[in-house]
Amino acid sequence: MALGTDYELQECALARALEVVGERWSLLIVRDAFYGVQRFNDFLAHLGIPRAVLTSRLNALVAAGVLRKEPYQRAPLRHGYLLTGTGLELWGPLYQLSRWGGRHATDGGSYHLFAHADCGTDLDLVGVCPACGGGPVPPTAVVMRPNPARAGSHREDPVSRALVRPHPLLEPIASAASPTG
Amino acid sequence: MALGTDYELQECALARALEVVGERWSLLIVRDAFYGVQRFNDFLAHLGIPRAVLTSRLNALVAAGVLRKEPYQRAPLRHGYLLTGTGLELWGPLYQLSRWGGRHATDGGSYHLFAHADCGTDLDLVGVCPACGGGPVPPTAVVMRPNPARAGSHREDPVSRALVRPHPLLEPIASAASPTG
DNA sequence: CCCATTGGTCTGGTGAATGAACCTTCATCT
DNA sequence: AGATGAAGGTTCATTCACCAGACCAATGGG
Repeated sequence: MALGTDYELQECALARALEVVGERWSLLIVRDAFYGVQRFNDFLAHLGIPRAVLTSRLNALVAAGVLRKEPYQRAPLRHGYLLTGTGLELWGPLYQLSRWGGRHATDGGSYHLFAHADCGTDLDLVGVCPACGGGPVPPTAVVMRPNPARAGSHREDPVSRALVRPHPLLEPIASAASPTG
Repeated sequence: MALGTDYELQECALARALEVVGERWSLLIVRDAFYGVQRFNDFLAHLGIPRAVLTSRLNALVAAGVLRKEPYQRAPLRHGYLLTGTGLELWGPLYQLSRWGGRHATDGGSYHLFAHADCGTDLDLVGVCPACGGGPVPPTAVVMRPNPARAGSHREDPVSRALVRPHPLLEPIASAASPTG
């Protein structure tokens, strides 16, 4: 990572992880990727991040093996950014940190709720389905929806508009999805 | 948080969490607090962080309710920084992110291993004791030790020296512990 | 009195984040 | 053909946070 963004001295796996996803915006980009955001302009509009920073972060995440570039059209060549296997394994930490934020850093609780797609039951604190048991539910089997206890989103970007209704994680969203309006 | 360190637009609990623990060094400070580091100078030496930044981060974490100041002597008044209940609940996300780093961002695997104090069994990926089952093991019942598959630490600060042997999480470390040499 | 310990604050320099403007490729409209 | 617009960037000046190191304050010990 660039100067000032690493933790050389730290002999600790957490420091290594933060060198990959600990920079400003990085984890929010990964979160959006779980939401199904794939295209540069969708990340841009949904995150409100400077273009140059988004370019830099996406390249870094690709270099780190968290995201990969996947062409979705040629002429002109365009590609989306998708989670790799390594990236998908960030679901656990990301979900838990989100839940922590909902409990302790948010007025009015979480903005979104996450349920097991197979049975519709909301996940517990560590991402396990209380009805089905077993290990943590993989992100491919999770459906997110807005928390009805909160007022709806006031935002007008394509991603925010798509997320007002239930949405399976990793399913392509916004520009990449059907352009119904 | 200071200008440029928040994510106002994001209607997302993860963004709220990152406004609290997403700045550079913040999560490493919390990690050290789990290790039992309590004193300013111990954080300073173990993290290799600029003093002004450490002051700023500790104050922010206290203001956010993640840490609290606890006097340990008067004349001159001195206090340590301890995890609050809110801070203790960061154990889950922190442990999972650390495990992810050990698997995907570290050559040679994790630097430390974490076991259930009651039975000595290493925790699984989500922080549950495979032998005892049930929910995630609380940090008060976790013992950390260096990973024997790795060369020992080359560092000479008091915290690093203390962590070469098994150590229960949250037990005061370094200057605050017995000054045995 | 001088010095060490602890926990800071202050200052100047540097690199990163920011917002806005600009660029390139190609498809489509007229 | 030329204008227009979408997608995905790059370049630039400014601002801000991070950094290292010097300095400061309260107290206790030799």
